[in-house]
Amino acid sequence: MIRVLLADDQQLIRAGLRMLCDAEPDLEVVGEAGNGREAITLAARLTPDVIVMDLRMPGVDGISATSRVLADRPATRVLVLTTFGDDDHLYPALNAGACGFLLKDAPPEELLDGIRRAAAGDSPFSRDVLRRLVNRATSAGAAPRRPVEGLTAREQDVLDLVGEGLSNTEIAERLHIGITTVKSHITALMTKTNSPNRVRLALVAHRGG
Amino acid sequence: MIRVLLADDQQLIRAGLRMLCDAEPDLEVVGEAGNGREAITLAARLTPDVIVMDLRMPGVDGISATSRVLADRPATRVLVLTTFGDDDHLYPALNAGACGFLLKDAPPEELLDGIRRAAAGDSPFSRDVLRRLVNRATSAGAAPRRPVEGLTAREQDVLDLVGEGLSNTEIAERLHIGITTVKSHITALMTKTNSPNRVRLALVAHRGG
DNA sequence: CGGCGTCTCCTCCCGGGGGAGGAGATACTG
DNA sequence: CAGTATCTCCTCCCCCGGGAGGAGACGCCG
Repeated sequence: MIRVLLADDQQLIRAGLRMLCDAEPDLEVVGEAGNGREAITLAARLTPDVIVMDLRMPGVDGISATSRVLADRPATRVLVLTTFGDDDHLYPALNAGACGFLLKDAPPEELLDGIRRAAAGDSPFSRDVLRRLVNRATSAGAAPRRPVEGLTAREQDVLDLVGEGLSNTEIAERLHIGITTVKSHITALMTKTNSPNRVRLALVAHRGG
Repeated sequence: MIRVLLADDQQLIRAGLRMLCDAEPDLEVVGEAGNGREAITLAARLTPDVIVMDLRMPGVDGISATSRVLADRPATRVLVLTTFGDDDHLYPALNAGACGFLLKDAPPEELLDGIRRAAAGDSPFSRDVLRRLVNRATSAGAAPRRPVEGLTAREQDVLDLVGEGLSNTEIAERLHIGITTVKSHITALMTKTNSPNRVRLALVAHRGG
C-alpha cells in the first residue's frame, strides 16, 4: 500500500486526485494540504511515502515546502504536479529534491503510474518536461568530459563513480566486479593521480570533466 | 502490434531479447542486426516502429547508425540499450536522436515497458541514467546555489576544508581544534546535508560554491 | 613463442572514518 | 532567570578505506 499526501491549494483538484487514488487498491490518500505550511506539518505527522505537490500555493510555496520536508525526512518521494506554465520552476524544484515532475493536463493513468514509479524510487517525468530536460542536458553537455591522461578504460569507469561519491561496494555492484578489484583500481588511480585520499581523487575526477 | 528491430553485435543478447519480446503478445521482432551497417539497411527495408540499439558495435557504431536511420525515417523510435560504461555516450546518443536510454542490467520488465513507452512517443530512461541527466541539467541551470542553508559558521569552515580533500587530522590542525571536534562537526554536516559519506559531503561543498 | 599490459581476484593488516551517546563551557534571548 | 544554540571535547566501537604483495586469465604484439 502506497501512502500518499496531496498538496494543492485548489480544493477541486485535491478532490479529483483523491477520487482517482481511492479507486486504486494499492494507493491510499492519508491526508490533504491546502498550502506549503500544511504540507510540511502533515508530512511530519503522517510520514507519507509520496507527496503529490503543487508549486503555486499561498504562503509557503511548493519548492520551499519540498526542501523543508526532505530536510526532515529525506526518504520521502516528492512528485511535483503542476501546470505547463510553471515549468520555469522545473530546475528549482529538482534542486529542492523533487523526484519527478508531471503536468496537470496529463492523462489520469500517467499520474497514477507516476505515483507508483515515484514510490518505487523511479523518477517520473511528463513527456514535455522530459524533452525540455533532455534539451537542457544535451546543449549543456557539449563538453564531453575529457578523460585524465594515462588511465585505462576501466580505471576511468571507477574514477567517474568515485567522483559521484559512491562507496567501493556501490562501485563494485554498479560495474559488476568484485570489491577487491575496485580497490585494486583505486590504488592504481591514487598512485597515478598522486592523490593522498579518496576525496582528492574525487576532485581529480571533476577537474577532468 | 509494435514492430521491433534488434541491433546488437552479441548474438546471445539478441536471442535473449527476442525471446523476451516473443513472449509478449503486442511485440513483434521483425529483424536482427549484428552491426550498425545492417541496422541501417534493415531499418530501411523493414520500417520497424522501434529499434533497440546497442552502442558498441563493430564497423558502424550505434550512434552513427541512429543518425543515418533517423535521417531517412524520422518517425522511427530508437531506444539505446547498452552497458553502464557506455553512458559517456549518453549525450552523443541523444543528440543523434535516440529517444531513450536503458541499461542492459535493467530488469526485463523495464526493458519491455521501455519499448512500449518508446513506441507511444515517450522517452524511457533507466534510473541511473535519468539521475545523471537530472544532475547535468540542474548543475547547468542558473540555480541560486546558496552556501547550504542551515549550517553554523564553524560547520561551514569544516565543510570548506573537507571540500579541499583534507583529512580530519589536517582539518584539526588547520582550525586549531581537536580531532574529535572535527568529527563532531562532520557528523552534524553529514546529517544536515544528507550525505552518506565523505566524498558526497565534499561534493556538497563544491555545489555550494 | 614469450613478453607485456590489463582486468580480475585473493589474503593479511591497520589506521582513519564514522555512529552513538554524553558532557562542560560560553553566549544569546524570551 | 530558564531555555536554547553553538563550540568544544570525551569514550566506546565497528567497519570501510587503503597499502603490500601476489596470482591467474586474456589479448596484443614483436
